[in-house]
Amino acid sequence: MKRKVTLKQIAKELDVSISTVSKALRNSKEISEDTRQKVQAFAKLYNYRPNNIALSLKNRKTKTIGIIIPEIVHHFFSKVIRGIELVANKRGYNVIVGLSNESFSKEVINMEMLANGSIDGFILSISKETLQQQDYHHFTETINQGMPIVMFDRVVNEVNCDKVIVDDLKGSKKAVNRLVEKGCETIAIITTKDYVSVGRLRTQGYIEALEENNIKLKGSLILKVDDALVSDDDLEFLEKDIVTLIESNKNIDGIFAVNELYAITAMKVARKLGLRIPDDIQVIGFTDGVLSKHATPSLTTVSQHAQEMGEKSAELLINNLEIEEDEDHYQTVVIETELIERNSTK
Amino acid sequence: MKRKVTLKQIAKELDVSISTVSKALRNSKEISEDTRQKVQAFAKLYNYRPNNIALSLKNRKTKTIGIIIPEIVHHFFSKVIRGIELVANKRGYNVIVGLSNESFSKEVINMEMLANGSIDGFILSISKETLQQQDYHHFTETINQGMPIVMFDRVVNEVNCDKVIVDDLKGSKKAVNRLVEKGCETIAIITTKDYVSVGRLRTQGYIEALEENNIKLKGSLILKVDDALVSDDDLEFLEKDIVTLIESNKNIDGIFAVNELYAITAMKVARKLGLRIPDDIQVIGFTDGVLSKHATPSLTTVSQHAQEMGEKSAELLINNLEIEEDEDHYQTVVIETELIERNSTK
DNA sequence: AAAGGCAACGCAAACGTTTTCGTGTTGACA
DNA sequence: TGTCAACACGAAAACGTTTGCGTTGCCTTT
Repeated sequence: MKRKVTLKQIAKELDVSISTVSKALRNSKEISEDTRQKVQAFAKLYNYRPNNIALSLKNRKTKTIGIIIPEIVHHFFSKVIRGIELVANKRGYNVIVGLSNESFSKEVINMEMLANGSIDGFILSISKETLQQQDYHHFTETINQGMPIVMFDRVVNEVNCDKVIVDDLKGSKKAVNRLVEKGCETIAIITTKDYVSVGRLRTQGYIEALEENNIKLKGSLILKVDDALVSDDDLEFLEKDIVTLIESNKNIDGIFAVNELYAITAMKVARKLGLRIPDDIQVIGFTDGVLSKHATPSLTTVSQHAQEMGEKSAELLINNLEIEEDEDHYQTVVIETELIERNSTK
Repeated sequence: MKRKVTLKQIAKELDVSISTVSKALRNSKEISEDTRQKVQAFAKLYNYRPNNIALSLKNRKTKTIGIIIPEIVHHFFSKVIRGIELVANKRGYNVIVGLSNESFSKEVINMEMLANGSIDGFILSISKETLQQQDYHHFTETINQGMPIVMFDRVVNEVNCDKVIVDDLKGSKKAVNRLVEKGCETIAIITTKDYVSVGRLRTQGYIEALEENNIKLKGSLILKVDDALVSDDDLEFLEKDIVTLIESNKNIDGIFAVNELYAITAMKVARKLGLRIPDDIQVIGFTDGVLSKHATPSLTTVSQHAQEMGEKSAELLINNLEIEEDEDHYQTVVIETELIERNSTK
């Protein structure tokens, strides 16, 4: 087992000083052609690579980005990570990920773990618990210490930083409008409680779209799911709620769901109730997932371009890191949504 | 903006030496009660946190695990990451992820980027291209330099290290046996080319299960998909192949697919050809994904316990890192599969 | 009063780099 | 022969820690 070789060892072996070795390897013209060649040959032979940690300490930057997300087993988030990793790697950065698991304390702990020198900046999406508690001190403190943050998707006005969001309002208006175009007259929405900003915005888009189409809003058509009760493994409550929704509004002919799982579940429930899709009820979801693509019928959906969000977030952060003259002039980038039509609409 | 405070600054402020500060903070009994309190109070006030990079350099360990996987937008891999992150965090480690994107060179580059001091050890799953080229020098060299590796799922005999695998052979035998029990007599398999070890093993399990049930093996029932041609977005080739498979073997009444996507696609194609599931054809897949759970009909599947694989991998690696006396005695942990019955079988 | 002991603290090395600033040697030139 | 520049290299500081050991000053002991 040959351990990693250091400058010191090379220096000792070649009987020169450490600084000579360092300079020789970096092609400094202070060093004679002779010794340079000798050092480089030796370094190559022993496969010398500078120690990243030492470099980080010296340069006071790690070339590493910290990602904090609520959940990784999730298509949207993993696609965002892919996007981040793509441009990060291209620009010489690594990514280190922490999962908050939708918990406030885990979010705080994870950030503290990374904020002490391990990374140069954060890209994150806020956990639900944090959104509920509205406690954002860990974000502001981090920023105050000079560590930049880029928030994506789940953002919050109280924190002043770069943000990358989806145009949730416009996206859901697009979806509802399409349902109207396709002939729907009684359109329900399955959404989340309002503290999740994206849920609130999508609901608002639904409402505005109805108004613009002169369709009267009806409270019983709005199903706000308590997602504390709904996990990937336990859809019972969700299904019951949807059954109630459909049965108490027999004339529903369109459903807009703020995420993939709700949409798929709605289709499943509808079918169980003897309704055909898209003939009796048309359904549109909101998200990027695989479920939509491979469901039967495949689901018409509002794509969020998750990977692009990741890419953009990484670009924002790295630009911020590498260009000094920013003077906390933060921007919010809006990623346009795209309506992908499949077979759950006519 | 108040930058992070260092020992040196505290020392200067309190007019003591750096070492006194350090010792005071670590409750050394060399330091008087008085100064200790003073220092600790000051440190608390300024929210002092030791710099991780400096600690890493000093201790020659980073408390960070490097993960290299072929793809992150994939339920299996993201679940493994979740498992890794869970135990890593519990034991005070961070995880840094690199994506090989199934490419040999990206795998090598990513590993080199991390191997120079950034991490203490690797947990990885080999890219397809690497498996094809059978070039494993980057693994062996890394291990030779004293950096431990744990491989999971896609492993290789040529490299001597800890491994965590699924019992692919047994798992697929379970699946095929179940199909036989449920009355299937003509069972097809949809699998991958043999260089993917898990594909090969699952195919072998299929073959052995048929033998044990005295069912004659028929070459035309084995569909080896060239997954270079199949992406999540382009299932055309796959569908055509499956159409051919079913049409040239009209009596097929059971299909075993080595992954979720193949299984779902098989169901879709079968339905298009007018076959009912599970009445005419029963289908079992292999994997952990969401597709199986939410498909219609939901898919009976061999669960790999991906998260458990991640947890086990992390435990192996960290144990290896923290217990010195290992003496390259590597182990291979086999995670048992579990057959989850849903509605694609009778 | 001298010796010893202990409490409380500082020095310096070490981890592996990069880089600034010497310093010694050579050769050229007046 | 003396001066000076160019050349080639080394010493040391710095990044932020931890820690073994040396160094004070004071108190106890005989």
